[in-house]
Amino acid sequence: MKKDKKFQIVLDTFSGVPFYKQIIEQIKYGIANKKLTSGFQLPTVRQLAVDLTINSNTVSKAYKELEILGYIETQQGTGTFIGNKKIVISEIERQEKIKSLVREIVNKANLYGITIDEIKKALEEVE
Amino acid sequence: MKKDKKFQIVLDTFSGVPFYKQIIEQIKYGIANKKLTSGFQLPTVRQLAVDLTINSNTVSKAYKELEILGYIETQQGTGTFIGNKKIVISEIERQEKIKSLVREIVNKANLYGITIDEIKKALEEVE
Amino acid sequence: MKKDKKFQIVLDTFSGVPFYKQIIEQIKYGIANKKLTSGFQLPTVRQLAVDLTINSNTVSKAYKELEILGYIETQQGTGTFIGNKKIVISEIERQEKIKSLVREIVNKANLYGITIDEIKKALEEVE
Amino acid sequence: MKKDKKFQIVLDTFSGVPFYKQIIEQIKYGIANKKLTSGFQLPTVRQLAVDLTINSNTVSKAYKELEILGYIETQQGTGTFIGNKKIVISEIERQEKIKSLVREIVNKANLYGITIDEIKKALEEVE
DNA sequence: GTGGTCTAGACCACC
DNA sequence: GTGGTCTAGACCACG
Repeated sequence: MKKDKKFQIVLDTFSGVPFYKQIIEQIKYGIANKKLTSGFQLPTVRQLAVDLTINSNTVSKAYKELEILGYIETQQGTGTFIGNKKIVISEIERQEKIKSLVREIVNKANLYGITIDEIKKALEEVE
Repeated sequence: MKKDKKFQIVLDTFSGVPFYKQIIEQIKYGIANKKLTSGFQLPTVRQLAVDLTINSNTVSKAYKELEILGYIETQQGTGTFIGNKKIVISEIERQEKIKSLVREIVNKANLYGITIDEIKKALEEVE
Repeated sequence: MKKDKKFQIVLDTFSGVPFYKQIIEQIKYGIANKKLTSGFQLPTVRQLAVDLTINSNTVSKAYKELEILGYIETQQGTGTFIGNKKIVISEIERQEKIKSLVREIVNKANLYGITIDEIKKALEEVE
Repeated sequence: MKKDKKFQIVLDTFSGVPFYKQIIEQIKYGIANKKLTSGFQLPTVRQLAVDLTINSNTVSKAYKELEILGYIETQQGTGTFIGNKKIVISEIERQEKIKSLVREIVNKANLYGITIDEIKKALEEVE
C-alpha cells in the first residue's frame, strides 16, 4: 500500500451506503487522521460532484450536514473549509473498528464460499 | 472457521444494503453453494421475520422476487421451497468477488487508519 | 368501439384479481399493442395510486415486478419508463384469449339466467 | 347451447374469484333459477371436492356460509339440503347483470385488442 | 397453520 | 418532485 499524502474521496457504489454518508464519513476520518487540518479548503460542491461523477445535490447535502455538525465552514463566494473542531479516535475505537471489519470480512467470505486463506493471500498481493 | 452445515441468514444492519436484497443474495448463494437444494423448505415467511426481527412483509418481498426469478416455489398454505433452477458461480466470478472484497477491505482500512497488517493479524486470530 | 389513443389503466374491483396483477397485465398488453412504446414515461407511482384510488405501495409492487421482468425501467428521482423488451402476442394467443373470454361469458350468462341473445343484443347497442 | 337440466357447478380457475365464493354464488343462482328446489340434496362435501378437484375445506366453507345465510340445511349423518328460503331476482337486477357483464366484456376485449365483432362472431358459433 | 394482498404512514435517496 | 424501503396491522385464501 503506497503512502497517500493527498486526501481523496473514494465512493463504493456497491456497498449500498448512500454517497452522501460516505462523503461525510471520509471527511470526518480525514479530520481525525489529521489529513484534513483546520483551514484546508475542500473541493467545491460542483468540482467534487464532477470528480465523483455524482449529482451536485448529493455533495451539497454532505457538506451541509458536516457544517451543521461544525466540522466545516462555508464562506459564501469563497469556498468550504475545514473548521477547528477536532475529532479524536481512541485506540479502543480503532480496535473496535478492526474487530467489526474482520467480522464483516468473515461473514462475506463465508457467504460467497471464499476461504480466509484466499483473502489473506489476496491481501499479501496488494502490498 | 468452523464448518457450517445449517443454512442461516445473517443481516448486516449497518451495510445500508436493503434487508430484502440481503436475503435474496444469501439464498441465491445458498443455492449456488449447494447448501440449499431442490425441494428444501425455506423457513416460513413469518418465522424468518421473527428470526431476523424484521417485518414479515420484508421477507415476503424477498421470497416474491426469488419466485419471479424462478429460484423458489411457493405453495399457498404449505410453504416455500427451493426450485430446480441451478445457479453456477464460475471460478472467474469467485475471483472477481475476492478482488472486490479485498478492494473493499483496503478502502475501509485506509479510511479508518487501519493497516493491512493489523487486518491480517486479526484474521489469523479468527481461525 | 371508438379508437383509444390514450393509455389508461382500469381496475375491476369485483373480479377478485389482485390490483397489482391487473396493472401488470394491462401494462404488458399496452406494450404488446404498441400503445406503450420504449421510452414512454408511465404515470408516477403516487399519481397512478391517486388515479386508481389505491395505495401507492400496490402500484409500486406492480412496477417492481414489471422491472424484474425487464419490461420497464425505473430511474430514482426521475420516473418509470417503458423499456426495450418487446412483447409479441401471436394470433394463436389472440384466438385463445377470444375463446376463453367467450367461455367466461357463456358461463356467467348461464349462471345468471341470461341468454346469449340478450348478450348479443346488448353488445349491438354498445357500438 | 344445450339445455342444462342437471345442476352443475363450474369453477373458473383464472377469474381470481375464490372457489368458495363461486360455489356460493352458483348455488344461490341455482335456487333463484329454480334449478335447485327445497329439499334437493346437494352433493356431499367430499364428493363435490372430488368433482371439482379442490380441497374439501373449501367446499365446507361454502356450505357453512350458505347455511348461515339460511339457504341450505345440514342434517348430521344424512346430508345437505336446499332449504325453504326463496331467492327472487328482479328483472331490474337481471338487466343490471347484463349491463355489467357487457361492460366487462368490452373492457377485456379492449384490453386484449379483440374487437366486439370477433366476440359476437365467436358467440354465434357457440350456439 | 401457510402465503398473499392491501393499507396507512414513516423515512430515505436522488434529481 | 421522483422512486425505494420498511413497519404495523388488517383481512383473505388455502390446507
